[in-house]
Amino acid sequence: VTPAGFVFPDWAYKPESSPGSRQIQLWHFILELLRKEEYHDVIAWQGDYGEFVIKDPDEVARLWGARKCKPQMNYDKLSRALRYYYNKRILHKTNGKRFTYKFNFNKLVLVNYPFIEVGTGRGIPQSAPPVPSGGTHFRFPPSTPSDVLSSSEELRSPGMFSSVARRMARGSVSDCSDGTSTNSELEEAVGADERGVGAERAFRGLLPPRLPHESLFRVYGGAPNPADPLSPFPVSPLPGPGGLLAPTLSPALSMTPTPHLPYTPSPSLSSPMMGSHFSFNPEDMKHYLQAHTQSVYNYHLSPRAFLHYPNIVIPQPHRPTLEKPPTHHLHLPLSHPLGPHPGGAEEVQQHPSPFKFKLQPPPLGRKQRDSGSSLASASSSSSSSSTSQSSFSGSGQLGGSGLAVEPISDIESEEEVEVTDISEEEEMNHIDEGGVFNPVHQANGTSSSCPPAPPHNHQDEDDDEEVFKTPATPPLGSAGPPFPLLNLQSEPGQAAPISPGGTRCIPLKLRFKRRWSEDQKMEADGERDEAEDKKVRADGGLETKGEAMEEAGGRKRGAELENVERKGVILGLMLPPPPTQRRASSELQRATAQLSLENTGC
DNA sequence: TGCGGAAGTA
DNA sequence: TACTTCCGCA
Repeated sequence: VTPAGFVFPDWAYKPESSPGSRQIQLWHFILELLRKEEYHDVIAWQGDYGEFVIKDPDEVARLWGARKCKPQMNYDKLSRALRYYYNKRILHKTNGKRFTYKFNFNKLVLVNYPFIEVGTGRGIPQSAPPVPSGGTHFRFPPSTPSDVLSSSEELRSPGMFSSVARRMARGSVSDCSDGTSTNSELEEAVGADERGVGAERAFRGLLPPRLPHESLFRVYGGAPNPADPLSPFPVSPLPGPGGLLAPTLSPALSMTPTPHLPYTPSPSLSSPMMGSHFSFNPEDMKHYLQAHTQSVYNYHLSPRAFLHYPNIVIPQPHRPTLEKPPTHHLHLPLSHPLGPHPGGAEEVQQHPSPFKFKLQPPPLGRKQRDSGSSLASASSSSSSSSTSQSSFSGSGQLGGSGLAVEPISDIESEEEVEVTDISEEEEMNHIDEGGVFNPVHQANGTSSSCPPAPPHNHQDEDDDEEVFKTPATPPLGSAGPPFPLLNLQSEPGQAAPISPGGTRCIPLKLRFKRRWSEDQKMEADGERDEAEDKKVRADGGLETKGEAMEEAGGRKRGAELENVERKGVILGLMLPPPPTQRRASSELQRATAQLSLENTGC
């Protein structure tokens, strides 16, 4: 449970899901097969980003059965398991295409496959899933906008691909003692010691032995260059400085290929993490961390995914957040010792949350849909076939309750997901209605702190919902490294856990004051950004979202970083995303004034 | 070929 | 929880 009391889906945490684990989950397994050339004839990426076709259902079933020691496995059963993922939004069926499914990458946890390679379409290595051809249109199911695949060892570092692949390979192999194992070759490649590694371990395993976290970070440093086969951000339709967002976020941004963008995925690699150039600079690291953090939250990644880095502020709603740096407040004092923050645990305990966050409610069942649930299906569901792929644009209405939305979003067509802005109020309502409440808010009493999410257009409401509901802080999973983010949750009103500099308990007054001044400064800086944002928004929601993000990332990076650096964690927590920036600012001021009177110290 | 309910399993 | 197994239905 996160400090805020939120809980991430189990599947996001389970170490057993790690490659090579006997407990591997089906989707992990599928990914493993997909990445292996040797299974190209059995299963392969095809079509849109994340879409894959099972060319030999029986074989896939057999492999799966072998892996799980279920000799009786067959495609019928396997497909049932896959269908089971529909509800979890991990997968969805590609309508009209036999044996074709599509990953909702954003839902997947990259933790165990931190470097999964997200490539691009046809003709590319199996390890590389088709990438959106460049459209910013998000086509993934509404529920998973940011589809980042978690499996990603390769994603992050193509250079490590081979070793990773080998590692991963073992995961594909069956460990059955009964000799059902089908891929001995894979097994050989795998070392017994490697089995059952946790996310952390997976990370490390993927990296050169001695590389510190920085090694991961630098991957993000480079600007993605679509033209460059080695581009770290092959998936990104909009090449640019925004490379930082790549690994985790890129998928989210540009999940779906769109015709209008001439972007050509790089065939061979695609590891977002593999930048055309690396940089270890703090900024990049920060960005990386930020992106990472965000992705963890946004995509419901396992907390383990968080790097052991203190003071990372988790941006609340991902997309918007990214766009607006100031909001993200990634505070990463480099000098800070890596590792969990002592205060983190405390925080967690301090905010036991009553809510438990789970994946969104499953999409409406066939029956429900058939019966013609008035809600979403009103428009076009009938025409579509059974799966969620049916094209809907019914995003128009966000159901009153967060839960209610689910079905709708589910129906939304990937192709034409209309983005609906979710206002803060709405979000809040969702949360409230959903029974989710951010303790922080409550505790604070200050509306300005930790705004749920900036309004942002999102294709998938589901995800958004999740994101919104998702608390800022990840749970301190047993498996996970301590959450650097924990302190993020600290509210201004309460004892400040830990400040960025490692300072504990800065007087509220002081903090606010500091923040205020910074805020104002930021506003000045942000002026330009805002203008840009507006422009971007005006251009058209989703369409430009990816672009906006990247652009923002690139152009604003400097300013952002500045702001980020200037801002303490606390500030980061409190500041809302840009659109709301001003508002937040004023609120802050108000709050500050109020608090200054009320609080005399910590 | 695909869906999804239901019960069962570990 | 994450399937596995079975099955009726479309």
